[in-house]
Amino acid sequence: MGPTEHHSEEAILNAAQIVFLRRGFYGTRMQEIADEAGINKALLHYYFRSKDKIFEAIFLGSLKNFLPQILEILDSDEPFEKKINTFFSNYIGLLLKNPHIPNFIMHEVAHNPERLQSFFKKSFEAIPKKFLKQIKDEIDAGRIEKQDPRHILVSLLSLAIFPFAAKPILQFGLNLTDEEFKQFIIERKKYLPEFVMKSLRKK
Amino acid sequence: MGPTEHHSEEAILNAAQIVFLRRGFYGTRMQEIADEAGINKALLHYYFRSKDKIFEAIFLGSLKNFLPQILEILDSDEPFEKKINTFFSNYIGLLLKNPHIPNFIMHEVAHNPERLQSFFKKSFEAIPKKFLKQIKDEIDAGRIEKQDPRHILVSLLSLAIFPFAAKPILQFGLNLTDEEFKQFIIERKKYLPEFVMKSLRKK
DNA sequence: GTCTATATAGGGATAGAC
DNA sequence: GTCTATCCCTATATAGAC
Repeated sequence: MGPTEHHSEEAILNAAQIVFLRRGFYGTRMQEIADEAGINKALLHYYFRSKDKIFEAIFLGSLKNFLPQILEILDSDEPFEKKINTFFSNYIGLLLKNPHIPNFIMHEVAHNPERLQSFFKKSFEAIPKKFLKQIKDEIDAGRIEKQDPRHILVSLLSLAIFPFAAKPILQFGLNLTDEEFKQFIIERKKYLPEFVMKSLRKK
Repeated sequence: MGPTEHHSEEAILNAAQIVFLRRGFYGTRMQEIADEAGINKALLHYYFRSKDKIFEAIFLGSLKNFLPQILEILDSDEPFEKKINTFFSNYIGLLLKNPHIPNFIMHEVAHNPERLQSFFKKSFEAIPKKFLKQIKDEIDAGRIEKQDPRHILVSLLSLAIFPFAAKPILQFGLNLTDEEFKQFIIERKKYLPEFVMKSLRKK
């Protein structure tokens, strides 16, 4: 077993990641994956049995890279305000490196909810329980305003993720080049923690 | 409605709207549109020349229903705080009636940006200039904290739209039934204006 | 206008040589 | 393991009867 044997399989996965994120499941052609990987179409079927199998690998990989990372940050032992900072900083940083992931996941999940369920069932705990508990504790301690902790959670996710999903529309609406949009997002990474904390803090 | 009437064109458009939003462009089969409309597949080509033509009609219709409505609310003459209220109330209300629109638009725009451009070019002004100016005035008057108005705009959109796009994931993560999720969104309609205003107001 | 039947192409998958 | 050639089904689109 030489290292060359794994080269193709890896090339296929890399290529598939690019093409599936660019075109979605139904928009993807096996030929395009093969071209992107620099190999033959038949080889795709040699390594993976079907288009569906390749997609499964990419989709689960994407979920595994993104959902648990949120949970990890949110369920860490950091103090609340520090954690809000870490969340935006790390998560937006991660998204900057993988800007197409949100649309990809949301679209495929909307069109095929079963995939999500099987992932959740075996892979990991979906609810950031410690974080929701932490918010409750902050409220009880009188440090933040009384409110449903779930709304805070959803707001954090919305503020961080939406701009990536809506990028083309926002970019057009705000009349920004690619580089300017990236700068806008980087500014946002610094802007959001204070935006959120200012709302939550009890006066 | 019977296929003998000449509601056919309308029936096709209604059916296409449902199917394209459910499956996306590539996931949609002409047969499924025909079934949904209760007519024959060949009739689709009689009224519209191709799948692409039907899609174009649906996609432009969706854009026309949703983007200008945001702009209208934001560029109205309402005072700032009242407007924030109106925005969440009206727009989330609109989305509750059309929950699949955000994902549909964002996905198709990401995969085919040219469609968006031609729409913007001829149809309407994309930037809510009056709203951005209004924020600037509020800042100058010392009523809200100094900040980039564009971040406020993007935050409003994020908070209102994201939960619809991410619905299946949030629903699973928060362990909510369809009805409970809907209630959660309705609560959010009341929750968000104060969440935002509390952050913006100058202390 | 609406149908049935059919042409045509495209794309996922397999066979078999090397 | 990797290629070329090919199978075969599916989906868009058209032809033609009524």
